[in-house]
Amino acid sequence: MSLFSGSLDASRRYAQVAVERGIERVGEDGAELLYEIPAAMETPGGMQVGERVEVPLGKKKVGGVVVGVGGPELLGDIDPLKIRVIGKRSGAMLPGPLVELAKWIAGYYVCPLGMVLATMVPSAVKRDVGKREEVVLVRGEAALPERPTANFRELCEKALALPADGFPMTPVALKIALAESSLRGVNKMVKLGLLREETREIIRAHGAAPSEQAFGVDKSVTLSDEQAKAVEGILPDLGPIGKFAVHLLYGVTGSGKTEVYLRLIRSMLAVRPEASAIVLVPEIALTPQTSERFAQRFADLGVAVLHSGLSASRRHSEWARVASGDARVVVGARSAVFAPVPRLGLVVVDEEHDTSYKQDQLPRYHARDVAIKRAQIEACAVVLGSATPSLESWANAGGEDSTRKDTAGGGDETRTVKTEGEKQNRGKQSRYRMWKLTKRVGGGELPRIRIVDMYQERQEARQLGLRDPSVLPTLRRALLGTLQEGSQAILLLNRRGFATYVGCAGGASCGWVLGCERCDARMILHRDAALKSGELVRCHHCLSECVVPRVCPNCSRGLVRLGAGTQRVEEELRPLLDELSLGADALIRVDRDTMRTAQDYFGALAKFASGRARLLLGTQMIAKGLDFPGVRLVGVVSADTGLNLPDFRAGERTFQLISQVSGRAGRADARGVVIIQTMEPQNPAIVLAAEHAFERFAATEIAARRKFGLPPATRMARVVCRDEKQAALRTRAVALAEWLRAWSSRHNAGVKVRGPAEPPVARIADQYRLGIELVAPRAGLVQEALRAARTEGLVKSDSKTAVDVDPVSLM
DNA sequence: AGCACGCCGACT
DNA sequence: GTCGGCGTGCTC
Repeated sequence: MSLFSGSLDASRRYAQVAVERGIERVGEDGAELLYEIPAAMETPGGMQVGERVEVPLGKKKVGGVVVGVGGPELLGDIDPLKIRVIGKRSGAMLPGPLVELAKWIAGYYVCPLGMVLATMVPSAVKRDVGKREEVVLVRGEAALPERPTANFRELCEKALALPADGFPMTPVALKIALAESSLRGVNKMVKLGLLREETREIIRAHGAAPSEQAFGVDKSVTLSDEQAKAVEGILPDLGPIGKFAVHLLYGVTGSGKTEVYLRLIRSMLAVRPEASAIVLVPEIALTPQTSERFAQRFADLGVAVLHSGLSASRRHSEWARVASGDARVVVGARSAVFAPVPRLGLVVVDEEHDTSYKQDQLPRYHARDVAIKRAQIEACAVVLGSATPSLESWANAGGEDSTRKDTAGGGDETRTVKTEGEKQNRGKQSRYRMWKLTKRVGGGELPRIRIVDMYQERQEARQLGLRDPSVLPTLRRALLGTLQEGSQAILLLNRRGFATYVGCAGGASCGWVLGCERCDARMILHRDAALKSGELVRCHHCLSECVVPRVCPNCSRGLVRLGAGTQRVEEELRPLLDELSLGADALIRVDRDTMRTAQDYFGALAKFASGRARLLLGTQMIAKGLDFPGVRLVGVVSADTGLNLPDFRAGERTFQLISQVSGRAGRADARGVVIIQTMEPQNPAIVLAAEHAFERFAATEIAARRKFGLPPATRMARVVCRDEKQAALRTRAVALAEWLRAWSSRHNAGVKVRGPAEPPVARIADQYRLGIELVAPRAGLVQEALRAARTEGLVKSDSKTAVDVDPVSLM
């Protein structure tokens, strides 16, 4: 025992560290690894929760974040001899609320805390990219020399007159402040001790700087009545003392949601000078168009823009600016929800329905839901904005009730009573408050949307002698007209490549289809990647490629290429542009194949905005948040691409996509036209989108979801098991499903377990997959079941099992 | 996630 | 007889 007396010293301090590894012990406090804090690290202010440190783990040094500090009471039953000492501080520090948020995410999404914290700190920050030491000047103690020259005396007096809070400053900055042409005078002051040199750490950023604009002034845009009502309604939650509240800003495309965000942010920053705002936008919508609007408005308060095109050092410096409070407005995609602002005053989630807010890798968080939780932790307001809110948000905002009044029939009332004890302005109690913007600003009208039946039009096309076209006569005529009159058009086809189906011309009599060898999926033909010796096909799942055989390997007949993608449409439209004597530049194709980098994408949009390009053809990349006043026509080449996916949200997605792309038409003075080609002209998702009838769509869809026990009426989680051996996979998946079923009935928890069942793509890169779905009335039950299974060792967050709480895609 | 420990097939 | 396959379990 005496041997241990040193280790049991009551004065020793310990830190619980969540290491950046997939350590399994999930959830509960105290599950993290314990390390000793060396006395040297206790000196200035002590070790804080949220500090990132390097610790020894096995034979390696790993990063981790301190999630708890204390004395020997933390030891519990750990052998004190196993405790090792923290290596060093890494410099980065997460504010307390972010650590709390990380704990919630780890619990909610059933994943290790260390993983969550690891994703909160950008890798550029972890690696200290761009960190430099810089010489700066502070005021020295020495007095002026006995007999300075007149010039030097004047210079010294000027330097003394500079405001004290300007220091420390770099020699160059001082030179400029003193209006000197060289550093000579400054250096002399240093030499004489009037100024003293110090070094400080800075982050030198390379690569493009976020746009630095002149100081922005709020343009005196007059708000519409609806906008003003929303701003006034939300304002009381913004300060001077922040309050947790969720607001849903439901506004049709072009109704000026962004202006509402800008006003709210400005008001919050004015009454809470210590707080910052975070604006989340879908990654693809993070264009210069969006970011400059924020950068201009808030240039006086500092704007940080976080997007994927940033260099590592720039990312690091932006993070540091945000953490220091130098940038009080943060605009960014999904991960910006983790911006380390010192104090949060408002979060805006624009296009809150967008599926890119869901991370498809561990930790599988949804940035909108994380934003709401963060706002709750930091006691501030969230504004969710969309023209087509997710049905989850719509239900939480009581959207059903506002519609039910004018539709016959009722349905059972099963809505959850709100949890945050706060008076609502309407009869039914909702978790969120809703603000509607039903009119476009400037009195613009929503575009007229016409549905075209593809069966009918294909007949007509044949009579016109067009060979199996994708753009059918009505759309073709409209396109010609639009381009002839000098206007611009957007064509959407949410499918990449040239053809999605390469198979034997013999059809059913042979049945051969070109599929991927390593996946249960068809190969996609890409003509732009064609080889001299043949055509190239690519698997969109495992990215493998191969050459298309000349004839069917089965029966030697010819091959057919079906299922047109964007590339095929481009090829089809090129001759049309020639007819109109438009150059090759007139058409830009925007999809993942042509837009390799963010710069490509921004460049393409700039070219279209300038009017040099007349026709924008692309996948959903072109559907989001762009505003081009010259666009008169929007065409949807096939509205059916997402409609028949085996996903209960297929209709919702289709509705959103059509609404979104339609919103690109006629945003200025002239009314736009939208033409939608579909094989299912009666499908409610398409018909209601064409009528701009979101509320009716939501009402019918939610009723259907309730009937079938699907979200938002219930909560869902998915477990996907993977294995290269089919039999072993099935055994494991069946065992897990059975165990979960048994757990549910044992605990009478009402968790329904479905499966295991094969997902639409049952094998990817030689890994077979089986999915298990858990559905319950409340999210907590689903997580309890998953945590129990994890404790039992049936679920591990390794490459063989993926847990997805609130999945947005069932693929 | 790494990296060790540990129990079954083809080699010097 | 060993070298090495990757299944299982631990890391404070």
